[in-house]
Amino acid sequence: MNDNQTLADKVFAELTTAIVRGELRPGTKLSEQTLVERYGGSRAPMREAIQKLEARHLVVRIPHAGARVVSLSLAELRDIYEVRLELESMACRLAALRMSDDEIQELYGLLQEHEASIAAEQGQAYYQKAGDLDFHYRIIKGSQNHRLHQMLCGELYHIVRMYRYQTSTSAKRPLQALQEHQRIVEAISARDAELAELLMRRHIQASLTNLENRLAEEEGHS
Amino acid sequence: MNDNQTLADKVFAELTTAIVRGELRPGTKLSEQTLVERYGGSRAPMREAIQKLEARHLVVRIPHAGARVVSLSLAELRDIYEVRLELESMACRLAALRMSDDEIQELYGLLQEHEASIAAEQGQAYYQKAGDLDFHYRIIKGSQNHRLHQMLCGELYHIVRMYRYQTSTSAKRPLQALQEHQRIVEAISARDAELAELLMRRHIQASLTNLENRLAEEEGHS
DNA sequence: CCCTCGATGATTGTATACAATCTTAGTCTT
DNA sequence: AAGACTAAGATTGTATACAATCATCGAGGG
Repeated sequence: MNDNQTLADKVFAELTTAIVRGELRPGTKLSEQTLVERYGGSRAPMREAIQKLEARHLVVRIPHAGARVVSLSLAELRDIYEVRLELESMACRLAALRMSDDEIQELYGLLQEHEASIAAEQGQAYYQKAGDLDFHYRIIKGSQNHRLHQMLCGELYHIVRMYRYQTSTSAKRPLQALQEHQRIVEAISARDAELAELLMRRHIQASLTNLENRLAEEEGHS
Repeated sequence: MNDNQTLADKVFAELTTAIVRGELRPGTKLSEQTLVERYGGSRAPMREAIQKLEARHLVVRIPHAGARVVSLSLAELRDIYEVRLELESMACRLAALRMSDDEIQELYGLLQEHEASIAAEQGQAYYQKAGDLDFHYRIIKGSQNHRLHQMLCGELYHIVRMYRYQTSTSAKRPLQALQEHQRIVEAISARDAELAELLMRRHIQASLTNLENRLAEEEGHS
């Protein structure tokens, strides 16, 4: 099981999760020698892993000076959230047009699971994590636009996870999110593309406005 | 002048232009050995250049099997155009909100140049190329969203150029494009973000519908 | 005749060695 | 004391050598 993928790929995967989980803090230097000592092998695969990380914007590489874990300013983060908002709203619109009826039924099933886990009051933490991600992921996939899927899940996803600001950790947020999800699925089911896009846009907007408030606050302080 | 950037970067730049210009046809195999013979140096920098190309989706790399110049199906191309349509419309909306008055004045200046070159009937070919690109580039930059700029100009731009289908090479197309550009700048100048977005969307839509027609036609034939 | 299998050659993945560049610490000058 | 220069160390970029994997082609069997 360790043979099909190359060493560079494995190190890349390890580093990716480490960075996204926050185990490697933004700004941490990743010298090739250090990686050799940590993961074994020689410099060549480590170098390749670093380059893969750079391709996904998880590290910043400066010629002759090495690579560091990406450290985003609030302004850069706002840029990313803006793009994500637009692309995911777009995905939702396309999903309303292109998802198969079966896929829509699966979405309903997912919502019922979430509803049950919230009612049992055991899934609040869960719902804000894996459950929410699963919902968004299925809609993105439902857009049937592979490049869009790639951009959202491959390029933006990691960064968004890395710098996840809880918009409001109030206890009733999971319920509200669920209701928003339900309306989105209803719009998709009705093949109402524009409504689906609008609802998704509103659903995500909270994170962006939160970020913009922090940004304004920061600029006020300086 | 050849020292500041690494050999890998130089080879990457060479290959990029070669691919975008069509000198390297889609599907062409890029073996590391071949690149060594063509550009000199050793395999390590060639390998790195190939990886950079992969990061921009200009080549596809299969483990243990090498890299080939990306070859897109019409469906994949449609996906890309869809995303580009959405992102560039978004950029235009943001530009209407964020461009400085000076930048808007420069846009007007650009339009006047274009108008003059079209009136002189010497710039038709030019206008469909550099002039058009310059206009779009300035608006993207005007969005003041660096990541958006990166995605449009860094990731999608090359592909779009590579597979550029002329939507209609009729003689009066340049004039129509100019008029559409003028309306877009007017909307931006009036800070009417939604109108600016709509106009840009329509302006680009032609390419996408053209592509969708070809796609439908192709599916009909099979 | 077609398919499967295996060996050879070519290509990629990895390891190691060397060269070029940057960083850091220390010294000297102003 | 502050700043600039220099030299040593460390790190990255490049070159070369070896190992692992894949593709091609031919032989053998069904």
